[in-house]
Amino acid sequence: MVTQKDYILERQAGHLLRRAHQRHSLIFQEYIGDSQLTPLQFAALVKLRDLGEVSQNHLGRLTAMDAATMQGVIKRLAARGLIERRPDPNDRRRLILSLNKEGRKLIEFLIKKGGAITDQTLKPLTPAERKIFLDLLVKLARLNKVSG
Amino acid sequence: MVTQKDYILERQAGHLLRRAHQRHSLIFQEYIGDSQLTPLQFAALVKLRDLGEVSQNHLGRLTAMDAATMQGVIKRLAARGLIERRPDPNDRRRLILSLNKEGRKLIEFLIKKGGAITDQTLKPLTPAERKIFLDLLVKLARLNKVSG
DNA sequence: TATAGATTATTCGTGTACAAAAAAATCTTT
DNA sequence: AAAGATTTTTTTGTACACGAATAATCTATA
Repeated sequence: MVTQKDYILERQAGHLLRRAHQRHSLIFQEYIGDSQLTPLQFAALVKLRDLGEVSQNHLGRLTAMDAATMQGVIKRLAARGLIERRPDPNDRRRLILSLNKEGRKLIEFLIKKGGAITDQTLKPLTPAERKIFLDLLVKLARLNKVSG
Repeated sequence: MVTQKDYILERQAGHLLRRAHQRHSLIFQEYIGDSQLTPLQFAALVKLRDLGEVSQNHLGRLTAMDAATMQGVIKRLAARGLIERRPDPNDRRRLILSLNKEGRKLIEFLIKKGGAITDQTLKPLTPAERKIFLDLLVKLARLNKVSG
């Protein structure tokens, strides 16, 4: 044989994860209906809806965004007038975030489409396969850090 | 009940795909050993190794990058002196890409680590689960566009 | 063969993604 | 109480990611 080509890009987990995520992003954008709102902004709004008030860093940990990314996401949500930011009186390093009326209204409206987005993302699978896939994906999404 | 909270971010396919991909990126970075080389650059080099010569847009389709992203990736690979670019004499819109000696040497060296990266990415799963997961992921990565 | 339509590559603008570093506030330890 | 370490946020720099616009080229067909 001329060259060994037993490394097939199309069978690597990372490449496939990237493409599956890519496909999901397209579906999100199509189904969410709000061309301004991104998946990360949506995730931040959902968590703020669930928790009421959270510090910026804490929200970042809950939504798997690092501090710099969170900073940008929050800045844009605030610029759009969806969230409030106020310093924590008990720890003045912290910035406490919460939804305002506008933000609450928007996320309650948009979250109804969340189920359809996940359904459409998993549509190539049978119901049984969907459950299996999600269970396995949960294991692969856990950030069990290698060292530390 | 006060509020309906049946939408759990942590159970949505998109959020999980993003986090699994995130975890894979960390593993890639740790295992590849070359702090300059990114997953997309690696993918481009692998495909160039497999095919010899390809146009820039075609390489983008093969690696699931749009034209603008491809442009940036190729620019950086060329700046690092790993690939050659020449216009296609048969179609002067096209830019034909290929590895040079340096690029061939690098990818042949790095590709040996590719298997370990996929292994480590799938490590939370049993061997049987890995096969199932990859099979399902292939289905979800396919860009069967909704309309068109 | 003229021209409308498609393709290729580039550029611009916005939004993740994260490392690294800086600045302010807080906590720990002695 | 002060030094030293840690935490929170912000900023900077690089690299995806993709829509949209543009220029050059090619193709198909009227």
